Amino acid sequence: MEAPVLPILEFQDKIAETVEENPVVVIIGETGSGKSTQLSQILHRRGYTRSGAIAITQPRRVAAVTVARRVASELGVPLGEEVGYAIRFEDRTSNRTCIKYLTDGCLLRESLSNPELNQYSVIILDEAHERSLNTDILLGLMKRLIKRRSSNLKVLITSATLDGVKVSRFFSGCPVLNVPGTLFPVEKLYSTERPTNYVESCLKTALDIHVREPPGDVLIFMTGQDDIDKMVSKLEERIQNLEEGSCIDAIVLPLHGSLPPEMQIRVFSPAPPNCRRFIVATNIAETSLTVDGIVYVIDSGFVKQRQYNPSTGMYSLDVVQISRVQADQRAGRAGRTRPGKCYRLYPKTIYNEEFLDATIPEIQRSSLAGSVLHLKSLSLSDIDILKFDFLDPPSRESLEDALRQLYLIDAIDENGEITDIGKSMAELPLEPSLARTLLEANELGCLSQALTVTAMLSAEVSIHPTRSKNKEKKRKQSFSRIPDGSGWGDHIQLLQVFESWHLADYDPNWCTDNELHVRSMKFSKDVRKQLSQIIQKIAKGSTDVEFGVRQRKSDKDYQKIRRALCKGYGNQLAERMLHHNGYHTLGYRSQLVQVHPSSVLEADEDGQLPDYVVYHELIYTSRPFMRSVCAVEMPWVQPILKKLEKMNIHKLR
DNA sequence: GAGCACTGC
Repeated sequence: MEAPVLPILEFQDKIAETVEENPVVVIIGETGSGKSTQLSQILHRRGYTRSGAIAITQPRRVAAVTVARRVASELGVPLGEEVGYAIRFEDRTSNRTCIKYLTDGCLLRESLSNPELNQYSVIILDEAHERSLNTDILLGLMKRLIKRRSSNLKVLITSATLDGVKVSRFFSGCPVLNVPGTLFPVEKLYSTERPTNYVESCLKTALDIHVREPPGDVLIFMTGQDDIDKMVSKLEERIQNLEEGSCIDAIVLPLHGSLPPEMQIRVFSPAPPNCRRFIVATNIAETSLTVDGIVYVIDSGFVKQRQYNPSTGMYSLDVVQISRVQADQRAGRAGRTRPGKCYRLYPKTIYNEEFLDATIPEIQRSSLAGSVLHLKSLSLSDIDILKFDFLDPPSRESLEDALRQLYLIDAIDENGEITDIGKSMAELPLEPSLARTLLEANELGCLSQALTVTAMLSAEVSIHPTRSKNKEKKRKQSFSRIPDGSGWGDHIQLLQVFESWHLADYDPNWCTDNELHVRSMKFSKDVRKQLSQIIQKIAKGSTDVEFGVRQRKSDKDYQKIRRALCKGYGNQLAERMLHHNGYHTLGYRSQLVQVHPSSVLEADEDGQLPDYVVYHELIYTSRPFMRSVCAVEMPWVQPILKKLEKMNIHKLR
């Protein structure tokens, strides 16, 4: 079948000319413009691959793979030769590769060993309007690079209509090219007021569409799993109650991230004849997954967003209003196959006056310890981290928070200079506290255990509370099959769980039997392997990454690994308060917190929790909680408190 | 005694 002519091809001369004359060009490519597959080919045809390769970044792994596959087939070459891709755990490139798709995280990692990115003649930051943390860091690095690199680097940035000018201004007024897309028009219908109950309002709108509108699938954007489940069952019930033969059949499908893959795939099979599909989805359907056949969109106007507060060190997950960019992206989902309609459950004045232009970029909503460490390790001597040129700078508070954290775990010294430890930490694809734990564990001789714990934590393996708490456990020990951390806490439990899986020969059924997600367990195994390889390369002296399950028998109290964790989480310590089981965090901003009820940390005979713990994260839900905690000992904590006293933020940049 | 949107190295 002949592929339709993509709009972007009509502009290829203009694009090539502009790139020739300018180091940086912003491309505003609407959905369906073909920018992701064509920009690289246009520049390839114009000879840009003679002096180096073309890198095209994507914020998501699947996108990098599918787009690379597509381009290879369009050029009629086998994937991995001239056209390839690189994502974590998978490098399908060769020395002949001249068009390389990769995740933004991968390009950032390449910049560690090659800060000038000399192998590339062109770097295209695709989907930059999504403003992922990694893309934002890359934008800042690109701005430096075009000034510094002696060879003729070309940078292209694709953006959305609403912030193209902003990106251009960031790159000293570089040209902005518009490439139209192939979307059909979408009619926007606003509510006259904000509904008091948006689940009910979604439900009513969905039924109205079903009864009144011609066939076509409906996509409903909601905030989370709970609301989706509620909506699905209510909608099914109401449709059943409709008069027989009054309208076509309907099926209702949920769609969110924690759904098992086989359930997610269901949305990709088209509706049977004479049947309308209702897809009730989270944000996942906004950019990550594209559902075909959608003609109607119902937009609640809300999204659930994780945010980091640098003044408390705490994360929270809040329901917030979407931005105009997001609202337009959601509406666009109705116009992929024919003209569609978008029902916005908010008045037009709210869209115009209350919604932000664009979503607050991730860089302003995350802890920046990892990113700051990365920038420090590029050892570009002129970098003052507080003056680094970001498209949207994070707050000073957030950067200072990152510097303090890095200092407390020995990644930078009291003058803000990166240390040898810090350099090694940056090599590890882990958040700084886990990287520090791993290095310390290698010194203490418990590397294998630390590899397991850090891999399990970075794969976010969640363990369901299967019985085994206090009373039941005392009644019958053999009842609980899943390890419980021996009272030391959640890190040790993760370690024991992985070791049990190892002893079960990594049988996937073992995971299912114990209510563990096979996907995340496998992921943690891959991470562990990757970490072992990296640490064997960077660590001097002996490294023992092999399992020592038997040898560990003498180490019943997990002294060494807990000690390593205490060092790594030097910035995430808490001390129990007298006479009760509340804690206050130890640091430059003390917070009152509690152990999350999901924790397996155990109290002693007197009902007292350990005096000192480290925590993986602070999360504010109904109250401030420490999630994933591990018991540590006072003597290990003392030196960190000493360091805290000495800290002077004014010297730390 | 609580409950989690989505990505990525």
